[in-house]
Amino acid sequence: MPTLDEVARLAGVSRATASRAINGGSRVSAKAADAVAEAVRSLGYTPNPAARSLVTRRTDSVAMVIPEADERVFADPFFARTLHVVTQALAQRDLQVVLLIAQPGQEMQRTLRYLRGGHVDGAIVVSHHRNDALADHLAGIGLPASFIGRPLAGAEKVFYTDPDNVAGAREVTNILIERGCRRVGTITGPADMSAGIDRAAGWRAALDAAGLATDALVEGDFTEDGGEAACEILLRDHPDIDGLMVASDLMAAGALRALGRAGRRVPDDIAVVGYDDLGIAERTTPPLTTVKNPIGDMAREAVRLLLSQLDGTTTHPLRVVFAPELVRRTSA
Amino acid sequence: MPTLDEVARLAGVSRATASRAINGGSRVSAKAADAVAEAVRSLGYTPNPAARSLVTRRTDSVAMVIPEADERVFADPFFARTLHVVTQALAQRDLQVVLLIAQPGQEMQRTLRYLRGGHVDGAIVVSHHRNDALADHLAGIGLPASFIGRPLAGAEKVFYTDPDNVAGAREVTNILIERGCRRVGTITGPADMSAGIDRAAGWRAALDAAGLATDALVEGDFTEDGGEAACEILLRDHPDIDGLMVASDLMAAGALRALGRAGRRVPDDIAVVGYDDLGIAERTTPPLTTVKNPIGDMAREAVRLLLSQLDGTTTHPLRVVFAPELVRRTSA
DNA sequence: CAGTTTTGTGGAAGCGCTCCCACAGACACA
DNA sequence: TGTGTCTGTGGGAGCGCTTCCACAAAACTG
Repeated sequence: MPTLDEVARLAGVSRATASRAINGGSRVSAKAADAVAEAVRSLGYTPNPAARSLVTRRTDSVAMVIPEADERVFADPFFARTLHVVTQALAQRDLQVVLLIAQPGQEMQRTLRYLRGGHVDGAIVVSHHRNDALADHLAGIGLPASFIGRPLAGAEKVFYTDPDNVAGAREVTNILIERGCRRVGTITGPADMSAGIDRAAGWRAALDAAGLATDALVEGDFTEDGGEAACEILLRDHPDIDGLMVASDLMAAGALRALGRAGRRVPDDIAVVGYDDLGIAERTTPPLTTVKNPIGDMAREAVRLLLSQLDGTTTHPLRVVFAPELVRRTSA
Repeated sequence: MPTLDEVARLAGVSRATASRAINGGSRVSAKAADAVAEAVRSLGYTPNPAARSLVTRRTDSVAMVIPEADERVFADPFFARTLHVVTQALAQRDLQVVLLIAQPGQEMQRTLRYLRGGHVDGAIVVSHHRNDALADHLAGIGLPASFIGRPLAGAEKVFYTDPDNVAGAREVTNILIERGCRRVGTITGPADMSAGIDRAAGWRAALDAAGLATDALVEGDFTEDGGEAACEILLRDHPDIDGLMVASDLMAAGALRALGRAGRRVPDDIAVVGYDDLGIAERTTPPLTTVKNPIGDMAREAVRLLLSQLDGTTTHPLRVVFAPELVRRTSA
């Protein structure tokens, strides 16, 4: 492996000049810059990242932390989209993404050790739960971090972006109410995630405002099978429901299966709305009326928030909340 | 951030002794080891990975390279399982996995630069295509690498594990022949991947041996939608087929949808077999007769092959081929 | 044209760590 | 008592890079 020294020697300049030429090139004559570039090419030189980060105290890489079981990570399009956008946005600054998938427990300990160890310059956290306490941990470590989705614990200490889940759920539930549903159930997300709690709160707010009952609630887990199972429980305990607000499209797809098996026609017997609009909602039968979860925008914004920390521009925790947008299809 | 120097000072030993105590601890007295451990604890010391790898010339991390579009990576359970097993196996040696998802083009250039740059000690490559030429590139770089699935180009230069796809496809096609199918079609994988080519070869071998025609072939892309589309073409061009060998269960699931829409009963009108058995095969209607793709074993073996390179145990490229195993369900 | 600023350059320090090597002391054996 | 082995220790070099600083030369000032 060629070193900077060899490049400098071949180019006929000092190591300092070669280094300057390679990084940005300010305060370097055109002649020297050319000579260095030529030497780099002919030697096939690549800077040693360890040596570089030893002195710069940067690693030029950022962790994307997903505290979930890998089955779920790979089954939910949410993560694919988010990872894609984050990777793209960071690539523009030549930052490499290191994906850390770790469910609570021993793996999480490894992950925290990794984050504390200085392997990365910062972290983007997504799909966090109350118990993982990642906001507290990261704030404790002092690692620049940016959360996608409001953390339930320690939110005041960290930067985050969040969709206005309460408003979104309220509005989409109102669609059900306006079309005449009088017995509206919900399948919520996990109660240890802000998206789960907030969407349930929005559903409740809409029903309260309309003077309707809010007892037909079953907790789901943001998986398709979980949605199906929750729907069965709902049908058993509340056979009279004529409207259903499901906290994610993936769960709604499962719920539609259960409704189909139970012989309920959608939307005639029961109107259904979902949440997310990440592609699945278009492909279910019938296609889902849902709320757009602007994860592309959120991911981009989360990257921006992280970069502002890395650049030292912003020091005080910022939050950015995105307004919901309804998408009407035929399920309600 | 505390340094080794501070740890050593607090423990009352030299930096050399502290370093020895932290790494393994051979040739260190129990007293010194305890003092260092206590100092590490009280200071919350973590070794600086950059400084360490500058001298050890190791990074203790390994790349998992997936040259695919991220949609496909996240839609196919194959990757989730593989990543899971690889991560677990490497964690036992305290090696961190860095996931690199890069489709051909500019992203791939970035990825190769990253691999060349010495960021990782080795690479596990999965789902490679002929055109990405990863085997040649990695052999050229001289980076220890281990492929899951035989590379189409440069296979002689690298370590790899491979299922015996030809044998597997032949045997599962024989199931169709034995149950009386006389017009057997196939939906293949991509023609630029060994799994695509070999499974088609096995299908052809079985039909040739039985003296049956081998013209009902349509190329698929290992996605569910691709399988559905391919099946429609097959039904249009060869409406008389009574048997279908699909090169992956995911594509077979798509094919079943198309068959259902065309009013063909499975297995009565047309018997169908798949490939992989990664969970999907159990959940289709009807459940698929398929071939088990031992990706857990393959991934573990690939890690072993990689570690043998990192340890310097083996220098000459090795290959490990896994025998197929039929799984009979009701689709054929 | 002397004085000032700007530009380009190289010497050298130092980032935090591992590991080679020399060495002191403990112990064993003849 | 001398010789040899083994154990534990610390000094110090050096991994490859960036960056501070001093300095010379060139380019501007009035």
